[in-house]
Amino acid sequence: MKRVGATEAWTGTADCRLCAIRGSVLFAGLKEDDFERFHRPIDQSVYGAGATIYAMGDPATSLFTIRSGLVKLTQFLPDGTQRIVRLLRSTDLIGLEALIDSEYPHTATALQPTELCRLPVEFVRSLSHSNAQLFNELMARWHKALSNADRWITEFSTGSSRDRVVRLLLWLAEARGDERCELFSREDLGAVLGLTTETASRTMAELKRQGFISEPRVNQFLCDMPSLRRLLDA
Amino acid sequence: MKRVGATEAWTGTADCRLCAIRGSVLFAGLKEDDFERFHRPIDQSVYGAGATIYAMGDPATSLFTIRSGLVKLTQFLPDGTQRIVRLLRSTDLIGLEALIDSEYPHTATALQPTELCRLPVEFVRSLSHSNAQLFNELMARWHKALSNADRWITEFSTGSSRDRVVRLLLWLAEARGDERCELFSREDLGAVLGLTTETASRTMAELKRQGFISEPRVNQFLCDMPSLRRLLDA
DNA sequence: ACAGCCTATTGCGAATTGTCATTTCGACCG
DNA sequence: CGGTCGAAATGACAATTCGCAATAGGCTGT
Repeated sequence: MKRVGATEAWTGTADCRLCAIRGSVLFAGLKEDDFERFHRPIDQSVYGAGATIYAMGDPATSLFTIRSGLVKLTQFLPDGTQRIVRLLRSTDLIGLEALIDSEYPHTATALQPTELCRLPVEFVRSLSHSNAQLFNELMARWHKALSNADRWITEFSTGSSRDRVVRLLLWLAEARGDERCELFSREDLGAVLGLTTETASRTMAELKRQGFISEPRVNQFLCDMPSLRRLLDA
Repeated sequence: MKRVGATEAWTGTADCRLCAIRGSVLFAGLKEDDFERFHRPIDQSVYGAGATIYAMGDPATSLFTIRSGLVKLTQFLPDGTQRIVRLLRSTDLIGLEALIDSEYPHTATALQPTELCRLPVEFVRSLSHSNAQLFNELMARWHKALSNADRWITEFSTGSSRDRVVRLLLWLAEARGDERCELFSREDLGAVLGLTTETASRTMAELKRQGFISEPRVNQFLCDMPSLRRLLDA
């Protein structure tokens, strides 16, 4: 396991009123007045690829908004096998579970250099009681997480290895809005799809040979979206 | 597909104040006063085994509390494959998504004769804005649904067919609190675990032969819990 | 009791995936 | 530039799962 850049660094306190992605984050619905009530500042930090944001079992004290980057949430079974249950990106929220659980149920790891804003759980909890907008936004976040999880089950855990890989490629590319997708290691690919590293590797290599995807830069793939979609019907 | 008893019948209006499972349902936190504000009565109905409660794509108008029985939520892929993404029981809530989506994202089907209370979505929505208890309860429900979904991914969609079947048996028995579990068809078993009907059947038959489970009554299994747990370590 | 129907079980060959070892490739470092 | 390291790709073989077909078993209605 490569640990290059497995670091965390505090990069200052955020001014939410000036946030570049404010329209898309949890606090989107808050008004200027609400921000006045922030007594404690919101910490911002950067995590290098491979850095652990929190580990399963850690006391759940914060939620995090992803400003940029890519984060995986991993869950472990008693026998040691692990499975990536979510991939999260800019404007997504991680650690929602902290609102209910006292410990994080997953391990959160940065897959790319990632900027986060740290939101203390008590802060979000109290604010949600007094602010209907935030309440609705939270509900929407739960809903999104749940429908993603459902998708994980039906799309990434069902069918042949090729189908799973193709569905993931399409999902990644669609989420970006173009034909490209930043990919991660074959090991993580396997952990997302419930396949071994070797099967993940073979499947990717096969798709490359057949011309469905190309790799202009390392770990950046170009997808022939229409052809890939057609693969799923057959 | 057997459709015996695929029926729905209205069985009256509920008086939540006298509800036998009131301590465990969504409205657990409501006070006597709150119930006074119910203008419209809450409908109760019974669904026979195999009956559809709602279908994917239907306008999402209601949430349902399960008073008794067993319900599956199924999701479909464009190519026709389907996967059961949740199993729900007494005191569980189905159709939470109606609070956000305008259409149900799953098909809900009764696996056993099932009694439901129907809660109009507008009713829950407005009540949740004025009642902090209900709000918290809703949040807890989202959380529970999500952690169940995560479990579905790591436990029921990962590993060998035998491991998956064993994990499901243990889960069903633990949820009941004893060593028994009411099971359903092999087809549904496969759809929960992402396996074919045949593989599900073979695995169950094998576990029976090896003495890990017995079937005193049709579709009711007795599990040798300690031995089953040991199987998962090996 | 018998026919009809549906589900569960089982056999068997094919296809897929896992497992382990080896080779290739690319990045980084001295 | 050669050497080193880790990840990706690949080969070879084993194990698992699938897919299809046949059989067995249970329940229903006549």
